[in-house]
Amino acid sequence: MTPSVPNRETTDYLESRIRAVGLRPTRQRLALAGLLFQAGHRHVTAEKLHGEAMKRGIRVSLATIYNTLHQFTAAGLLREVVVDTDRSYFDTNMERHHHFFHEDTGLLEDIPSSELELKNLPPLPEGSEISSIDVVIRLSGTRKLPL
Amino acid sequence: MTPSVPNRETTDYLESRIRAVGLRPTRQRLALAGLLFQAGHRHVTAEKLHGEAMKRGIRVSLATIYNTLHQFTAAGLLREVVVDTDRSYFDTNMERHHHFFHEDTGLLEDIPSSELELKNLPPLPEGSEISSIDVVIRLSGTRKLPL
DNA sequence: TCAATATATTAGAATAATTCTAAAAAGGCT
DNA sequence: AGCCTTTTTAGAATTATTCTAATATATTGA
Repeated sequence: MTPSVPNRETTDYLESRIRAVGLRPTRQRLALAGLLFQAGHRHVTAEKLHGEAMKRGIRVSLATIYNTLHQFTAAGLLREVVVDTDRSYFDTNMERHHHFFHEDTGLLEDIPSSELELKNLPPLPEGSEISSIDVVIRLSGTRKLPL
Repeated sequence: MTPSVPNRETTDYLESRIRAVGLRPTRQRLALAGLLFQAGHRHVTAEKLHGEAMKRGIRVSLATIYNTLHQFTAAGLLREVVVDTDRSYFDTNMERHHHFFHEDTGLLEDIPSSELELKNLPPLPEGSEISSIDVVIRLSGTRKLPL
């Protein structure tokens, strides 16, 4: 049946996810959701996502990339990870987890939550509550083989 | 003797710290070191430090603030803490420790290292080594009294 | 102490990521 | 279809930071 319609199911899935958070499934948002959510967990910057979209012939302005990343974040589809003062990173993995950050390449990588635990959390300052706990293990490259 | 020379000892201390890392103890660097290192541990942004300097009548350009913060960081007198994409924070506490970040006020606060521990660090990706481990507990304000 | 040399400071221009603006386009409802 | 709302967008604006190249200050050695 309708053998020439590609990825119907997938598109429906993206559309419903977008609708579910109260946003209109526009061409741009569907395309970006495709890039973000169809290939496992990802870490993107605005510029990189824009580049990818261009490469695939999706016409989206950079302003829309920023709008969409922020709307998705506000909607709980993405989370922002602060690791670099120059660039914002967005993570599609919403489970509780932490990150490796390769300082030389700018690559950001998930650490599965199970592997790392925090012990002995200190008492919080009066009148505040935890919004999130972010652990970043910064890595520097090392030559592969000893000199 | 020389009763009217104020803080001789302190100034000497700052001067020797600056010299010790191979920098010339200029008027600006001495003044900034004074603000940074004479009142316990601090967290500053370039803009805030510049504001403080102005308030005390120290004439320093913002460019010099940036130069100095980076030189002090490279020299191991300061450490940069990445908690905000919009602003760089510098911490005068060089011991191993982590941070509370008050998202509403932008206040950054040390967590003494002893209180918080990390268990079960994951294996590192091949060919990398740890440059630092940064833990940030982000806090949101709460009304002081329950409604 | 003073000149010669190296290093610092600075104003202002330049840069780069991000946000804003307001006008045109697309989505959704009846 | 037609109307109203939400989106997209180009380009201007903003903001933190860096760069530039000209001037000033620190250091060294005679």
